[in-house]
This record gives sequence, structure tokens and C-alpha cells, in this order.
Amino acid sequence: MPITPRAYKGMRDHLPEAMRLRRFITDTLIGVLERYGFEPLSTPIVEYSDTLEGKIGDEEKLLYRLKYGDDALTLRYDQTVPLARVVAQNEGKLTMPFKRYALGQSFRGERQARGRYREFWQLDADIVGVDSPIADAEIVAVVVEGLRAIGFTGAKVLLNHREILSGLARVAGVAENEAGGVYRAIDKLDKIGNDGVRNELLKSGVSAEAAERVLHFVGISGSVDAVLAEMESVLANDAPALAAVAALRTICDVLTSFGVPADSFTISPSLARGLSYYTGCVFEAVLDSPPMGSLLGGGRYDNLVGMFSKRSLPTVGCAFGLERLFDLMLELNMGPRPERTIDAYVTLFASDFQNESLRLAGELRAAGLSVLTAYNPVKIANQFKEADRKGANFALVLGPDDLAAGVVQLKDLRTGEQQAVARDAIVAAIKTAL
RNA sequence: GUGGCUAUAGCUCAAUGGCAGAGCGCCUCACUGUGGCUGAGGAUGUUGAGGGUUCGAGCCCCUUUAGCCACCCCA
Repeated sequence: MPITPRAYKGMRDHLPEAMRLRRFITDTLIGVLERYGFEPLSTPIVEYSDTLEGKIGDEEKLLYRLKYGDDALTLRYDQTVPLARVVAQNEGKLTMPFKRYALGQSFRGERQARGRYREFWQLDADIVGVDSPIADAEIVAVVVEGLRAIGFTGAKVLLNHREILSGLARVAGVAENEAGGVYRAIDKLDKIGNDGVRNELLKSGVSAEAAERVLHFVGISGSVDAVLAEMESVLANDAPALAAVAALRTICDVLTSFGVPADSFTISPSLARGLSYYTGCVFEAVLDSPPMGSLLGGGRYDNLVGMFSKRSLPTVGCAFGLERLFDLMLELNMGPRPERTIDAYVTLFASDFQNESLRLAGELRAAGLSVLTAYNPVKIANQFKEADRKGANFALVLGPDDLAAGVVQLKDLRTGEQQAVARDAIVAAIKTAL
């Protein structure tokens, strides 16, 4: 009795057509990262459980646990904790600052929702071991450039800073234990509007007066310079928050120096992005048009990567979530058009001549072309049909007449034009016609 | 975690409780050395799974699985 074939819930197969788009996304992004000097890193999908435990609080029930003999193992749920482990384990071999990118899947047993899967691929980029705002700016630049390179030309990065939020809470007179509720509330500003945020603030116990101060602050808008200046005047007496404003100013200056377009980044006082482990700047990439939610996020977390190390390892990074980018690009019909990926399809005329055809295929492959051959000398029309469907640019025929004449029939499947090409000139003919 | 919606051919979807269909795709032929276009023909279903009501269930009821949407939460 055959069982019903099905992929495990929350996990997906990617057929060749989908994989071509996914490869386009990751190849393009990696190209950008390598221009910024990021180096590739790969770590195992499985870690000892004690490496991952205790890092994400009550989310631990989402972890996939494995047992192999006496080994307690866990599938990684992100690529940041493994980064911390590998950095600590190889301190002598890595020169700081360490700029690495890592492409791979992570696993969380979450209930499925739009854009959220139990197996998800991310391309993480982090700069470890330096607290310079230049590093923050590099990460933001990579995000802008990367998103635009894969086709999100309207992508924009919203910037804020953890210490500015803390300073806001202090200046507005919000009790320390209410600050979390404030961050959660203001992060929804775009979604629920001013009144919605006010309700949430009051509901979480913030005084009406403090709520109004918070609302005024998150309403600050305008050019980068104007927003930063206004923030400074509101935060006038809060030294850590003022330092954070200065850091944001430097980041924006550096972005401008890098040539990052001014319309691709802005300061957003309402951006909170969770709170968990960010310690410095935080950012989020959004789409202006069409208006979509967050594309990806990132920021500075100075206490995370050093957790297995004696040294302090300030880190800034981001993670391109492949699932979200992929789903969006499919939905918006983005990405390169399906293209022909096979250079040549060599037909088999008859078993008697198949060695000649296969020898020809071998020569084409040796010349660097991607080549398919027929496997059975079925009716030639069907072989042409298959060549077309597989996306071959050319179909080649070596029949008895051609062998006698010392030629190969070369048909361009894109134009329908066919010519007889001398057997020893065939590689050159294909290469020039490609 | 809460609430709602959906599941029918490979795909997108129809079908008053009464013979399971269409479009696209697929296969064959027109065309025994030439794909796409056109025309003619053909195949395809345990109606997600399990149970129940009924003379009779794709349709109604229960259970289950999976997916989608909103909320919650959030790397």
C-alpha cells in the first residue's frame, strides 16, 4: 500500500524553476557581499543542545531535538549562535574584525503563517569584533544594494537606535518595567496609527502624559538631519541617547560617502524591532511600492557573539530571509524571466550512429557548453520537442546524410534557422551563435 | 496559542443531495530527417484521510491531516 507522498508540514520542496529564482537571489546577494569583503562561512546544521539552549528564552519548545546515541543534539534555529560558537572556537585563526556571510537553513517548529516556515533559509551577514559605526553603515549599505540588485528598486532602510528608545522611555517618564510595552506599541505605529498606539500605551500602564510625549517623539519626521536635530532637542539631558543620535548621524554620513542614495534610508523613531538582543542601531528594510511589510531586519548586538568567548565581540549584522524574498518575488512576478539554460541538445538519429552523436556531445561539453543528449533514438520530432522543452538553444542532428557529408545539422531553436556546419567547426559555430 | 476559511484531474477551478466536468497542461496523429503555431483524437480522479446520516453524499454531520487569512508572538 503506497503511502501518500508529502513533505513535512512547514517545509517545502523547490523544483528546478523555483531553484533558479532562489539561486538568482542568493548569487546576486553574495556577489554584493563579496564586493564588501565578506568571507564565506558554513557551520553544521546540527549543534550540541547545550550550545543552543538558554539563548532564546521560552521559545525553546520550538527547537527540533535529536538524539544519536548519548549525544543530545538540536537543529540550529538561527545562524547567529553558531557564529558565536565558531568564532570562540577559532579565535586564533580569525582576524578581527571578522566579516562573514553564511547561507543555510535553520529550523523552528513554529505554527505556519505567511512567510514563516519550519525550515527557512537565510543569508546572514555580520561584522564581528568592531563597534565602529562604519561597520553599521556597511551592513545597511549591503542591505540597500543587495535588495536593489535583486529587483526591489524601491527598497528603503528605516534606522533607529536601541539607546534612543531607552532614552525616550526615560525622558517621557515611563517606568522601567513598562518600557517593553512601549517599544511593542510604537513598533505598530504604521499598522494601528496614532490612536491605536495611544490605546496600547495606556493599556500597558503608561501615564497619559508620558504617552503623549512618546507619541510626539515617534511622530518626528523629515530629513535625516531634521529628525536627528529634533531627537537631540527632546533627549537633551540623556547622555546615552545623545551618543546614540550621534552614532546614527555618523552612520548616515558614511552611507552618503559610500554613495548610497539618499532616498534609500531614513530615520524612523518608531522602529523598535523586538528588543531581545539588540544593543545599538536597529534597522528594517521596507518596500515603498508596493507597500509591503518588513523585508528584513538587523542591527547591532554587542553581547551575543562574545557569549562563548572571553573577549567582548561587538557585532552588527543582518539576515536576508530567503523565504520572504522568494515568496514576494514570485508574487510580484519579479526576477529574471525563465531563460534557456541548456546550450545544445544532441539528437540520436539511430542506434547505428549513436556513438558519433555522443562523441559530439562529449566534445561540446569539453568546450564548456551545457549539453543534453537524447537517450533513445525515437522519432526525431519528439527529440526536437524535448530539446525545446528543456530550454536548449540549439538542436544538433547527425544522421547518415550528414555523416557522409562530414557536417552536423545545427538548428537554432529560438529562431528556427538551421544550417549544415562542418563537423570540425561545430564548437566554434555554436559559441559564436550563442 | 486564539478565531475564521479552504481541500475535486498534473495546474487553476466548476458541478439543486441524483451519471464527476471545463480551461490549461500531458499523450497520439496530421508530419517515417525537425520543436513552438494550428487541427483532430485520447488518457487522467479512492472528490485530502477516516467515520456517520441518507434509497442515494463532492455537497449534510463528526473526527483527522494539510494549506490559507486575521490576531498573538517574533528572529
